[in-house]
Amino acid sequence: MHEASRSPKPATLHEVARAAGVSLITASRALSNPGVVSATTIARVQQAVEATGYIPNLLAGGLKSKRSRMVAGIVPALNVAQFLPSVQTLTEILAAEGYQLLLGQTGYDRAREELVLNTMISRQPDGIVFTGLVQDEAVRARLRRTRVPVVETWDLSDAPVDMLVGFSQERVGCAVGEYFRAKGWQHVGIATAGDPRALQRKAGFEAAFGATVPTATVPAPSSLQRGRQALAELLAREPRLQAVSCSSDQLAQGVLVEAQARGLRVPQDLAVCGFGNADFAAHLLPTLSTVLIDGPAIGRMAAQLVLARCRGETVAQPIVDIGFRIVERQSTGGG
Amino acid sequence: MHEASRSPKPATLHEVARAAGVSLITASRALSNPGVVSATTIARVQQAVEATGYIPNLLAGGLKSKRSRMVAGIVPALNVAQFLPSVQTLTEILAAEGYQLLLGQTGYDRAREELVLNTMISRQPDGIVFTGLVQDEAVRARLRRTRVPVVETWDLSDAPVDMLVGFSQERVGCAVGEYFRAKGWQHVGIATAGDPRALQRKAGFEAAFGATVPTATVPAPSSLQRGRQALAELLAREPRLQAVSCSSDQLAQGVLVEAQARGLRVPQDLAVCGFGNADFAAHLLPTLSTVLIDGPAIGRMAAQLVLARCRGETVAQPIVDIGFRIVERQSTGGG
DNA sequence: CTGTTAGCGCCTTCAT
DNA sequence: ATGAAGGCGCTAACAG
Repeated sequence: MHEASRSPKPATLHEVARAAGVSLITASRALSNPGVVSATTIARVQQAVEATGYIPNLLAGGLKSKRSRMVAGIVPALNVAQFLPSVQTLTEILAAEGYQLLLGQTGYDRAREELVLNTMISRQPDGIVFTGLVQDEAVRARLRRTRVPVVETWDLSDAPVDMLVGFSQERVGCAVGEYFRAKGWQHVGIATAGDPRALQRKAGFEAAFGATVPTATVPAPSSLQRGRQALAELLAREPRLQAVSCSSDQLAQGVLVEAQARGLRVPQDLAVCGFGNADFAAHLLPTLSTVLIDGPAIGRMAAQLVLARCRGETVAQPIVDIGFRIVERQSTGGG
Repeated sequence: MHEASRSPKPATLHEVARAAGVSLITASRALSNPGVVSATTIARVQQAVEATGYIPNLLAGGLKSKRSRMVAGIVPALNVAQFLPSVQTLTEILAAEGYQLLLGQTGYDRAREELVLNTMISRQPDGIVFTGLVQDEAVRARLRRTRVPVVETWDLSDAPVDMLVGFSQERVGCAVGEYFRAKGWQHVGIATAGDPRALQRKAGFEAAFGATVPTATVPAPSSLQRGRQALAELLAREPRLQAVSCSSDQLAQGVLVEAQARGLRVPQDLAVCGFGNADFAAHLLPTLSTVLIDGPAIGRMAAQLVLARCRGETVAQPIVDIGFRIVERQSTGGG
């Protein structure tokens, strides 16, 4: 018998306080700051909460306290598999601390970036986690003025809006380019999505490899199908193709499938490297070499940075480079 | 020169009104209900908005108007690829109407279900979209009492909490079971995740197939790796295995890979059917037969139902069966 | 078309 | 340890 009647109006703290025979503010404190209230009062208030079926209105609380306990999370799109582990971990950690994630999708559209951020800001989030760097300088300026903790992710920069958790896209590209060069492959190609980060990796690759290389650029989101198309395109341009670097494991998987369809053996006839270390990469046939990015770590760090700021702490290391690692598997001749 | 100074305090409507030389409420109306304000006033207010860098505080507005313009979206976990297209579409459509999605993850944990819903409700969402059916009866009762529009998805039920967009899991299972039976396969197996919906499909399959069948149950989230394990397990139990029905395309892909690893030809030696029609299904080698579920349609319908209710409309059809379709491809001997 | 008056539900500040 | 005011920023409801 601890549920409220089917009252049309949900109970407010006022009702709880009356039911408990205390003042409104005491009821408030019993729930949100129990340390300063006597044990018996707390018990009475909690009983009243049960009796009335009270659920606090965090909107109202946030209005006065200036803490909405919401964090805006902005992704290009939810169907970019790459980012899901970090968003998932971010959401989980925030939830454990009583924060909820407000989701925004920019769709890789720079104009929408501003729109989405403005609507987010109007919801008074206690923090904003952005996937990628905020591109538009006016938006960056505006964000800085709001004084809301901002974490940009999945990239590196000298001058983030505020905080940053990521890795150097260019260095990833360089590492893969050097790896390809060390393997002695002459005729290599790149299969890439057209987003800014992927293009930075391409630039890094070419710098390290020492030459511009044939590139098939596919529209986002990258997928197995796009990977098949990309390999077809690359082979048409360079029949002697020995190795392909892909901007995602999904794309790489498509390259593997297309290679198989054409009777090309991987890695003997064609080597393939992906990016992201998706869950399937280690279990394909052949297993897929790739660049490991610790997505959950990005989400975790981003959550910690935001939460620290929410607690009023100053963050000693606002720029976190989580690094990366090439994982050599069968598709490039590894174990 | 339309940005505010680096004032520490963000501008409020009050400042805008003063700058525009109108009353607070007129400024409010100029922004949120321009129809009832003169054109010149609107122009003056908009200038003032630019000049002050004003961003509305939707929390405050929502407190009074009882409309938070947020919708809670609850998923088991973000890494369940299956649900992403619907969540993505839901988010997009809501955003286009000025609504934001508040994300919650239950982690397939029934206890968390209640916790997540309560924290969501305390944020006063204008609607709640739940992936799956709400399991806990007490939670269902509480949800009904809140009078918030609720849409359950990805399943069918006679007595939803409120509204419903989905399809019959059991009928999907039946359809696949009949399909397998019609193919004349004797020795079949099921590779499935352990979630309630997948298990309903298994039950439907066995009912239509006319027998209980060897089943490998893997922990969620289902993945390629789990699919490989599942096939290994099924083959160990039933070496004569002719066909496998999988609870997701990810799992099915793992079965394909494991079959290839064992030198089994698909579909000649082993037929495989997935579920979900993931983007890669049509492009694998062999192409993967599967059950098509229109995920974006679920998201779209759910958004429309919620939005209709938010506008105060009564929904004529609160239960929407979006159906499904078996897509026959090479992995079961199709074209 | 515009303005005045009251709060929404809660929390901060100051008293007791 | 508890309580009484006051107000967060905005918008319904009623005036004018």
